[in-house]
Parts: sequence; structure tokens; C-alpha cells
Amino acid sequence: MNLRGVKGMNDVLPGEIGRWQRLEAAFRSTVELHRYREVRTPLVEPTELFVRSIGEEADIVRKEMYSFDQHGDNLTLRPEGTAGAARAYVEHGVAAREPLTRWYYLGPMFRAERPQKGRYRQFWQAGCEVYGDPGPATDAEMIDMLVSFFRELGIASVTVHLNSLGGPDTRVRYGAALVAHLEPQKDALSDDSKRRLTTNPLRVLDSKDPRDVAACEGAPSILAVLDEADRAHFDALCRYLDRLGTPYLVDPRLVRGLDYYTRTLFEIRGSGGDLGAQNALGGGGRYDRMVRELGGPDVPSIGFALGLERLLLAMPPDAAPEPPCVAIAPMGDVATGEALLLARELRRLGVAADVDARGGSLKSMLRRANAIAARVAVVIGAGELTRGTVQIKDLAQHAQLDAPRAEAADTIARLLAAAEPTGSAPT
RNA sequence: GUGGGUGUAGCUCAGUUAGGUAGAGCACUGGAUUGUGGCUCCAGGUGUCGCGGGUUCAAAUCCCGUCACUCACCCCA
Repeated sequence: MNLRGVKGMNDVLPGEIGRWQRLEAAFRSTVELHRYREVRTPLVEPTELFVRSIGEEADIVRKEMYSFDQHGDNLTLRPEGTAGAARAYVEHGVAAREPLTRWYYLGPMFRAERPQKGRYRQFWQAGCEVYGDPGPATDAEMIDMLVSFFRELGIASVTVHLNSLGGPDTRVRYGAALVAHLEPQKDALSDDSKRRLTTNPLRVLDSKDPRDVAACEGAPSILAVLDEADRAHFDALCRYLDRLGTPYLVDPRLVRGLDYYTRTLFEIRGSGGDLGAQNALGGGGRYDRMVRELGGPDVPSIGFALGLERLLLAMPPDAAPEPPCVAIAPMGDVATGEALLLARELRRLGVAADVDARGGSLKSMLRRANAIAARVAVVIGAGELTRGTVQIKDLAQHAQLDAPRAEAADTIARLLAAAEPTGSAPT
């Protein structure tokens, strides 16, 4: 086969869709209990939106965007969800109608990176945004919500990394201090980090290269250079988390690549399951200046995003019970017509029905009934047509009975209602 | 963009060291059972051995090139 899907963009086949649906339902349930409401924004936005919000220097903007020109517009497949949501928030004047807004979204994002385990070019994110609350209590509540959500999913071993970046001036001040610390050991740094020294020194803190890690030993902490208000915000956040009993790890080296963050910054890392090297299950932070920079009022905001593929890797395997269904096995054209009618009657009673109309042998139809985990099979052949009955087989009990055709649907529905839900689908 | 690993049946993989008729399990179809599933037994494969070239009497196996997938780096969900 010479036609393949695009690299890094994956199909989700029905065999694994159950896990996706359960994850999505759990997310919606959790955030809606926190009074978030869903927002759906386009997959395509003006390129300028991402350049302005994420920042020209960020890797996402520099080399990972799917951008194209169409009829004179410069467009981009969204690489993340926060920018589009903020754009919609501003465009519809939401701030003027309500002082406090909680939104969530769920959908695919696109980044033209080299794929690997847990990182794909089309990947799914679920995220939340709160507009109009300066924190820090809401920051704590959001982090606590995430930790609770992970626990609900059965993802046990997660660590909340927490940091504060202060305001824009803090970043500049700290960058200078960091360069002062690293410059003397410049020769010992990795090539990447030598370059970062001039472009974005904070990123050196994030490097996994042992040489860089060593060089960062003893580097000043960004928390030490926060101004008074930022420091008070961070301390209050920690106190709220303590009060909630939500464990966290203060990590002054947490940086993250999006340039729009201010003050609170967090990332949740996992370790179990099939997770590969990409162990950031989710991350977020405060972006108090974004709404204003997009032309809106001065509204503080905080948000996070979760990577659904990574959550699925980290989640324990589960076997979902298959809902009961009825397989109908007709023999011959007349019986097939009768089968279609009976199936419609069953579906009107809320019973899933599967008509095997391939015209194969009874044996093959019953084999299929077993394969699809049907609870009940119905045989309609020449004999049944003559007698005006159908043969109803309870596949688990190895029992069968003949029922008048007119009562068939009700009889089957009663049989199913009495039966224990059983069987499990291959995952 | 950089580095490693892997490409053999629909799927998971043996077979490559030492060149010699292309295999197993699962899945699928039929039969044993003329209209009765799961278990068992029997039968059923024309697979571009990723692709192209080279060496050789002979290449899945050796050599060169190329493509794809995958893991990791950078960075991020």
C-alpha cells in the first residue's frame, strides 16, 4: 500500500476508542463539577495570533507550526489551545458580560516536530482557562483539580512541579543573573546551551545534558529575585496547596517553552505505565498579560493543558464490559427481511441488534454472534417462517426456546434485562 | 535538524551468526456436525522477505544506495 497517513498523525481504531471515550468523559465530568464550560474554537487561526501570544522566540513558533497561505491570509493549524480561547474571549467581549469566566476545551493540536513515543504531530489536548481571577487561590484549586483527576484515572505516580516566573521584568533580571553564573563555565556547556546563553538563558535550566546540569549547580534561584508582590502570590499559593493537602515540589528550574507565562508555572510529570521519555502529562500557568496584548481589557488569566495520548500511556490497562447485544441470523431472503424488521423492533426497545445479512452458513453466523460478544442470538430459517416463530438462543446459558414472532422483541428484551452484563471486549 | 534500532503473511515475530526449496503462533475461511456458537481435531498461504542495484552457480541472509517506521536528543502535552 503506497498511500499512508501523514507521519506523526495517527488513527484511533474502534478497538482502542473505548479508552479515549472514557478519558474524555472523565475529564468533562471533573471540570464541569468545577463549573467550567466547554468552548470550541477553530483548528485554524491567523498565524499572527500564535506569534503574538506564544512569542516569536518560542520553538513552537520558530520551527513547529503548520502554516500556509490561503487567499492572501496567513493561517496556522493551532499548536495549542490557549491562544485561540483567549482570542475568542476577547473577540466576543466576554469580559464585559461576566467578571469571572471558566472555559475548557478538548481537541487536536498540531506541531511539526519529529514524532516519538508520547509526542505526535497531531495530538490531543484537554485544557482549562480561567479569566478574571488573579489567584492565588484559584491557582491552587486548579492544581488540586488536576491531581484529583489523575488519581481518578488511576495514574498514581505523579509529581507537581511548581515555580513562579514573576513578571516580565523579573525574567530579564533573572536572565542576567543566570548568565553571570554560567558565563564563566561557558566552555563546559553543551552546544545547545552555549547558544541559549544569548537567546534564552532560562532554558539552560531545563537541559537534560549532564554538563548543563552540572553547570547549573549553585545557580541563583528565580524565586530569590521575585519582587514582593510576586513573592507573596507564590507563598500564598503554596499555603493554599498545603491547606488542601495537595503535594507539590517547588522547582525553581521549571521554565517551559511558552513565553507568555507570568507568575505561577506548573507541570505535572508521571513515571509509570508505558510512558516514554516524554513524561510531562500536563502543564500550565498564569498568563496575566495575554488578554490585554490581544486587544482586550486587563484581565488576569490562568490555564493548563493535558496531553491525552500521554495520559492514555500512563493510565493502567482496563477491560471495558461490552454492552449486551442481539445477533440475528437469518437464512434466505425472506428470513433476512424478517430479520431487518425484528432488528428495528429491538432497537426501538433500546436493544442493540446486529443482522448478519452476508448470506453465509448458520454456523458462520453463530460464530460471528459469539465473536461480537452477543448475549442472545436469533435464528430465523424456513421452519421458523412456516411456524410463525423465531428461535431465541441464550448464548451464555446454552439454552434456546421458540417464541412467536409477534412476541419476539419483547421476549428478547426481557431476557437481556434479566441477564447479568457479561463478557468483555478485546481492547 | 542530529543519533540509535527495526523493516519477512492481516497481526506478533522466528529464520540473517556459517548464502542452498520462505516458517510459527494468533486471526480468517471451510470441514468433522445436510439448520446450531465458544472447546477439540483436520484442511486452506501467489508473502513485491521495504525498494533499487551489486557480488555469486545460488541472496531474506553478504556489499552499496535509498525509503519507511520507531526510540531518543532539541523542545514540549
